[in-house]
Amino acid sequence: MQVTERSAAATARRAQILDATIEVVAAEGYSSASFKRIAEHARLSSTRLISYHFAGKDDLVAALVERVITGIGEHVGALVMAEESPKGRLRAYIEGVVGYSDTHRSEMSALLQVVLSGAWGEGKPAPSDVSHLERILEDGQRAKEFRSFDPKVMATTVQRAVEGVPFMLQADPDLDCAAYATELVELFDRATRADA
Amino acid sequence: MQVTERSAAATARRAQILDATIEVVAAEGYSSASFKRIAEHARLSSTRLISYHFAGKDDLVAALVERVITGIGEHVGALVMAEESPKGRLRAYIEGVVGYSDTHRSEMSALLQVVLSGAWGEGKPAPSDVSHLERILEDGQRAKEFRSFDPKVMATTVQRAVEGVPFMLQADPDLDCAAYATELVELFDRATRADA
Amino acid sequence: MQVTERSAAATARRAQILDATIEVVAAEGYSSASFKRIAEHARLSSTRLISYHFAGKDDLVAALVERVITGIGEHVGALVMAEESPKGRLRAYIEGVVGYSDTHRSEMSALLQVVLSGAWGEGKPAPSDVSHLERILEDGQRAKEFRSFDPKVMATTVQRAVEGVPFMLQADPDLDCAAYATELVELFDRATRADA
Amino acid sequence: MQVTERSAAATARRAQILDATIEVVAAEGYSSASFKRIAEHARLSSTRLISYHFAGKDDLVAALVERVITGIGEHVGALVMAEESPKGRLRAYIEGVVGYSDTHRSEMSALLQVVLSGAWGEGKPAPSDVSHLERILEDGQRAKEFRSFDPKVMATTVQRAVEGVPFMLQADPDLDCAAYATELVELFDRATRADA
DNA sequence: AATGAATGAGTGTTCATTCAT
DNA sequence: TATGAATGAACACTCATTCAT
Repeated sequence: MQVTERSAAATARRAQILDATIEVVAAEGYSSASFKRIAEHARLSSTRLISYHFAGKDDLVAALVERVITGIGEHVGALVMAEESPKGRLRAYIEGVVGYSDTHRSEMSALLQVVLSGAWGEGKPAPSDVSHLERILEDGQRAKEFRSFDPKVMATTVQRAVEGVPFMLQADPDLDCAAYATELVELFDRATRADA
Repeated sequence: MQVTERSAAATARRAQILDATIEVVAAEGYSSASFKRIAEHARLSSTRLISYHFAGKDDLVAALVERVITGIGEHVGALVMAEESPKGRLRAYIEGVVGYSDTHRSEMSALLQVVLSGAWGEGKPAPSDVSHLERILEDGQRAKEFRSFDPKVMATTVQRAVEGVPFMLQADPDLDCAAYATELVELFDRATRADA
Repeated sequence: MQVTERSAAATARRAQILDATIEVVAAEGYSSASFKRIAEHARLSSTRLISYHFAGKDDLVAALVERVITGIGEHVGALVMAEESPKGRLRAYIEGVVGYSDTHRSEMSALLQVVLSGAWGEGKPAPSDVSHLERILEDGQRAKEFRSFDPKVMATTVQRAVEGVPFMLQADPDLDCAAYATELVELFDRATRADA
Repeated sequence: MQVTERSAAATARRAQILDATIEVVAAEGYSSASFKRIAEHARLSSTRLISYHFAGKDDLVAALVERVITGIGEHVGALVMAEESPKGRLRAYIEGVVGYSDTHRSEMSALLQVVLSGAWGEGKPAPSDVSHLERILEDGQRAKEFRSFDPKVMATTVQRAVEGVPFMLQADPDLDCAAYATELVELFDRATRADA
């Protein structure tokens, strides 16, 4: 019981620190996200507490990445799986990522900052994995729903398109994400559909 | 003549330092690109020489950005202007940026690292300006060559697609850029063309 | 208790650093008082410890000034308040400052060095405030004990006279401060007394 | 002839640099008066020119001190010599220094900053020499014009009183120096005069 | 007389981390 | 679980000065 209680307290602390990290990274960039800034933001008395709960900065960003990836994975995965046709799944993927970027702005912004900063460089499982997208596209090509194209190129282009939304939101917080998603869906529908 | 000669020496040194900066940033990321690393890479005896030729780190990265932007601007601008139709110009733009990314890998990689690191954050003229692309797209819409779509969304998607190439090259240095460009041209041709 | 104890350790370290700072500034001047010199003098392993206990150099000199000002203020204030007549208070003030300069040579010397170096330039409450002296003089004039003169000029002159003692002590460590004070008291008694 | 011409040009340059040094030191303090700031103020292309005309920083401040001391010495010396009585000479001295401080504000301010900063510390002939004042006071005592007091203390007090004027002027540029001098003359007349 | 290029030592400060409690 | 104290390495940058021309 006591062990469980401690674990709960520790989990809460970790979550608190992770929240602060996400907000600081999203707002000020990864390079500015020092332990000091994070501790200030989380109203901790010292940075020592972060070092205590996380093995190091690598561990902290790993936890951040894992949390965001899990969140978006569950959200988008459910939407995609609800569709049966490749075209529908592609649409669901685009709408899913854009929608998640809209409703979880700090998380998505932080994730991208971390990945692009190179802090997620080596050894770690790439979160910019587009293999799932490639699979959808290849399924569509096999079903003659999609035209012939390089699935890798198309997947990368789709991925970069949806990953651009957090940056757009940073520049214009009032951006209409639903309309943005609709435009992208139409764009990639035309880009992928088989000729008549 | 004497003035030119003196200036030439300084210009050469600046270029040497700038070369080293580009290579270090491209290879190790912006955050690792300390004066010390740059000096080592440029085989300078001390970091002091960098401070002598550049007013500060801001000045150094500004020079880096200016140089790369100028280079790609001239290259792509010439290609685009050689085309007359919006479709041709869009193709030229994509091929131009992808081609430049292929032949000037370090430069492009360094530019993106700097911009994404936030070191090019405020006040500076945004190098991620897509207004020129928007203009091409709007011209095509007026000429009924392109279908109706949001030019801003399309321009951003094109820009992010071509800007992805340096990252692809980092992951796979043997990537066939010409084929990549051809795929993108076809992709965005289908995405933009007017219905028959 | 625990809080006090922890605070006590930090307080002791701060005091140790402050002592070293005072001695270094007094002996070698403010411009020579780098963290390195202070750390050496305090027998600290690195300058990092100073940065740990003080927010910055500004904070360090602020602490120094506050400590010396407080010390002399308490000493002189008590002496002055023990006197009732303006003449007595003026005498107490002169004797007080000169005496404190004699018994706290490093402190006074350091204070003057800091103030004169301009490190205590802007925004900070001026330690060269002579308003308390002016009040004593004006009281004396109202009581007809003192002749008519510009209190500001007289106060400034008294203040500069007593503030000269640390410099005299630096030039001649064996200076008889008691005799010096007696001379100054007689000097300013004659300068201020009302005509018979 | 050519040598003379060169010498003239060099002398002019030295004077120009010295002017700039005085202004920078007076306005921003000695510690801020780096070669860089001086070169900027004198509109020189590089600090190298200063190093060329002066053997080093010591040489530069030595030239500064010499110039100001000479100026004030000539001014005050003439006024003092024009008086015959010790009382008159003391008055002339006070009025002379205060007046010179009023009409040569930057020079006096710079001189004091340099001396007080400790840059004039060792080996150099002390410009804070009060022996000439002591001589005047001793003459007055011998002539029974002045009462009995320690000439050294009185001289130091007079000297510090008049040296305070540049600081007063910095705090209040509209200070009435003539009135200030009159106050000081009366003050020290009463402080020194023999009893009736 | 004057200059651009280059230098080595030094500045205060920030960083993530470890130790002892 | 948590904390105050302490650490060594690195950071960009400034200083007065010297070299070769």
